[in-house]
Amino acid sequence: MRDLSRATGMSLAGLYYYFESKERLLFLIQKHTFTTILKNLKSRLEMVSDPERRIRIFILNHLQYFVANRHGLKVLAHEDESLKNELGSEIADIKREYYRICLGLLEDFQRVRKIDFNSRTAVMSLFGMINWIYTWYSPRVDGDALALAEEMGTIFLHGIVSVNLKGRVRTKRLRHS
Amino acid sequence: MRDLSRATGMSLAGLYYYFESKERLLFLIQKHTFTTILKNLKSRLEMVSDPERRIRIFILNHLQYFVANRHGLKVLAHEDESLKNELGSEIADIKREYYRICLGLLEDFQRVRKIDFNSRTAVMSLFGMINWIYTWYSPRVDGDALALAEEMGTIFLHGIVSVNLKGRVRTKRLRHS
DNA sequence: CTACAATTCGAACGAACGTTCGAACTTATG
DNA sequence: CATAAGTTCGAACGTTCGTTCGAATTGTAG
Repeated sequence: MRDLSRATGMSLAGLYYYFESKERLLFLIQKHTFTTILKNLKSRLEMVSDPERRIRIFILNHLQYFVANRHGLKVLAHEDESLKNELGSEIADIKREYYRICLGLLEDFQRVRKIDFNSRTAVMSLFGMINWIYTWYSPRVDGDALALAEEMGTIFLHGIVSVNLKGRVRTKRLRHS
Repeated sequence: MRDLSRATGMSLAGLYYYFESKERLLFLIQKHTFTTILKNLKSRLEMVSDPERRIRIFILNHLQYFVANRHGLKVLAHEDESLKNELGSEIADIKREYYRICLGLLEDFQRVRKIDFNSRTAVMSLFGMINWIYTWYSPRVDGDALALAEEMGTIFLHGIVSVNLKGRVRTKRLRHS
């Protein structure tokens, strides 16, 4: 709270005039963030019906928000489970809806392509891929969200075996010793 | 430190007889953890030369340690970047070696299969998949590390499209509303 | 202008934290 | 047995943290 006070220029007591507690402030930030991501996603999904493209839209939507707000999301990730009781369960509800949507996208894909896989593991693997970027993403080296979304989308859908991005591939100079 | 004192039954001051500071204790825990994972990995890789199987061994080794020590690793993930200066950079060195090994495995695979992809993105995506389990893994619903490693290995190598685990697949009953 | 509400803040409170210190207790050595 | 070294702990220290309170300032309405 003292850091926030310094950063905003408002006194510590002033902050408490607007937010009744640190916990409630965190709640409002989390709710706003996850609601926004969810709203953007729903709006984009309305326009596309092909199952593969819908999965790619999910990934792109997620990565764009994460890349654009990566410093904030690093903090949110760190405070992920710190909300308790009603506040915490309201956030959990929003996340659950997000999870369900992703699960639905994968199961639609599964049905159309007539393939079989553990959908829970698949959703969680995908979440891992796209959430983890808060630990490593650097705009300089990793390109924009669109490029990343294409790479990750292809890895997730077809694996590294068949990855072949139309010319845009940058092979890194690193070689293991 | 007071929590540790309560959990171990040793007094707060007693802990400081063995560990000079909280930061140094965290350092020792991190160093022991990452060194162990790295040592196990190297030992297992010595026995296998096929690039695909080596990647699968990497995944299995990582998941087995994470599943066996998931409560501890949740804490480690939370304190991931809290070590500063020399202590922090010594840990960073170990992690970098781990990263390089994984990168090498992927590039060997790439060379043998004559395929092309952004290896940094691939490594980070894989790390995301296998590190993220500390947020969701439950032994009851998700099976053991071996089953998970096979699922994730296949997703990473071939994508969800061609996932087809020999009979062991459990399709979940969830359907999105 | 007056009067009242809305806003801002310095200063403090109590709790929690990392750490230290000296005294007490235990163990090993001769 | 005495002595010293190794081990344990209660109690306190200084600091940081979340929060509150009353006073001061600003904005608004009649």
